Amino acid sequence: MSPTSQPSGPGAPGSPGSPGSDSTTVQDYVKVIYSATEWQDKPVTMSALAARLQVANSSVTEMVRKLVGLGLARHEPYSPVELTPSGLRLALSMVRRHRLLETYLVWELGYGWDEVHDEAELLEHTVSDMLIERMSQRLGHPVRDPHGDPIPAADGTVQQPDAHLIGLLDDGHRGTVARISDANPDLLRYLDSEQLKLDTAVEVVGHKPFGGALTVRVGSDPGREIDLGDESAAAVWVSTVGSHPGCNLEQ
Amino acid sequence: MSPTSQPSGPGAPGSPGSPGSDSTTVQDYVKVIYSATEWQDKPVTMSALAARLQVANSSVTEMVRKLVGLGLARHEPYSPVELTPSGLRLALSMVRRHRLLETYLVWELGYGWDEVHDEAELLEHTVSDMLIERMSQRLGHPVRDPHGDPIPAADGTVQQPDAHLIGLLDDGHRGTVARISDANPDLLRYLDSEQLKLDTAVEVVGHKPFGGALTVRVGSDPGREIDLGDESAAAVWVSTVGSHPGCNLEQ
DNA sequence: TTATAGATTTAGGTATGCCGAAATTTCGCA
DNA sequence: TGCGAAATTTCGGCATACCTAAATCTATAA
Repeated sequence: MSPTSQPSGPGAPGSPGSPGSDSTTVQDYVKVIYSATEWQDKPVTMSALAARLQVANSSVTEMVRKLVGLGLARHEPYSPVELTPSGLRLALSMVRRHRLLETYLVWELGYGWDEVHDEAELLEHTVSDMLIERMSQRLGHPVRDPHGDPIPAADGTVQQPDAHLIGLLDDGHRGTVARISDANPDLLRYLDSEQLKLDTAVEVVGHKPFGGALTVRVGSDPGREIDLGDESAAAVWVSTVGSHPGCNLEQ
Repeated sequence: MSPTSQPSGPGAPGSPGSPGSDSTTVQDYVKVIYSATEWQDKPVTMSALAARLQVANSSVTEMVRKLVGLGLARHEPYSPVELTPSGLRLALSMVRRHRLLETYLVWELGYGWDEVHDEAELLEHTVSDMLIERMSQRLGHPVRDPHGDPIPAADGTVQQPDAHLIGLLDDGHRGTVARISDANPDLLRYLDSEQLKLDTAVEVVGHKPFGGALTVRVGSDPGREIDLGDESAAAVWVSTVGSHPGCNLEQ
């Protein structure tokens, strides 16, 4: 019933971080700028954005100019991009939507953790605040999604993990799985088949340097060992303290 | 992550009626063409389409030309529009999505029947076939939505009501409520407050002609009577035989 | 210190869908 | 039968967001 591209209106500069009047594209750019700095805080370059968004560099230049105009980002020519507080609010709202959708699809509709990303990617732009809040309520207001990523609260608060998360590749020798990047569905399916889930105990038992595979013991059973390539290992983060709250179903 | 306006691709002429590669706009036009003939089969005029879609007549001319190009509609200049079988499949698929979403929101997330229309209107373009089928399964494959409208099956079959539906205004003196247009949320809220639901027995007990209100007894209690204006009465359809299957929750 | 590779921006162009205004066609009614 | 109002189409334009190619800036390495 409505034009494909919602005219984003005057931008509602003081709005409380709800996606309201911003176009799908603006939402995507802001979310990607946020995501790029979520697990590492080097500011995002234009070409990194272009790569993540699968568009040409020149498109990024244009859209970032627009974000600046909307008060969502800061950008000096030939420099990286940063979000303004207002942009951060919008980004967190989009991340909340995405992760809550993923969680809902897994817990309420039987999706696998490898299947939810694309669906959430589309729905996050469409779903109303009301629907998001009802889903959150139905789930008991979970604080992490099926991949272990934190779900920002409606007010923009992010509950950070209780312990340091360490990439398996970096320095993580043992611990419980606290986060797995959802970027690679194949990896998620493989880990599923090996019964490696969130909160599973893991220990690195072998490591061939220079791009070789990592051998990881899964659980406490000495027999259950799997090999992970470099990229796969980098996608798995462990916590060295206890496990995390998980999906709270008390409600 | 994706452009706001999905390039609709070559149109996939032989595709099985799933919205797949059609733009949101194409989906909307086709759905509206279908809806306009669902309860009355005069073919749709261009200006009627424009009014329903809230766009200028010239926009309709353009888009209908495109629909014809995609093989979804037939149109002779200065004549009404009709769907091709392929267009009908797409329309039924969109209607299925819309009504299943409405039903899901009401039954699984506690929405009121006056709140679901707009949400479904947005989501119907975004939700995947898989999600639709999981929702249908979760609901036990319902055949009518919260307003009594039939939900087309995945194969395009529409289960028509068992009995003649008659608009209260037209000739319906008594019967059970079988369908209420979802076009007016205020009316839905009012009917809710008067405990007029689907399958409620009603009887017309008074009628002031020439645009006057209709007095309707609700249920079998002689005391419960409400007045409905012309437009409201036209939105209520009754069945003179038994009630309909309802939302089947056996699964 | 400067040359040059790489990153970034500018410039010009495409596709979708929308609009208003003007031209055209249809159709009812005198 | 013919006139005029209403419906429809055509035409020129706008906004979003994308692209390629060319120009420009930055930073590294000789």
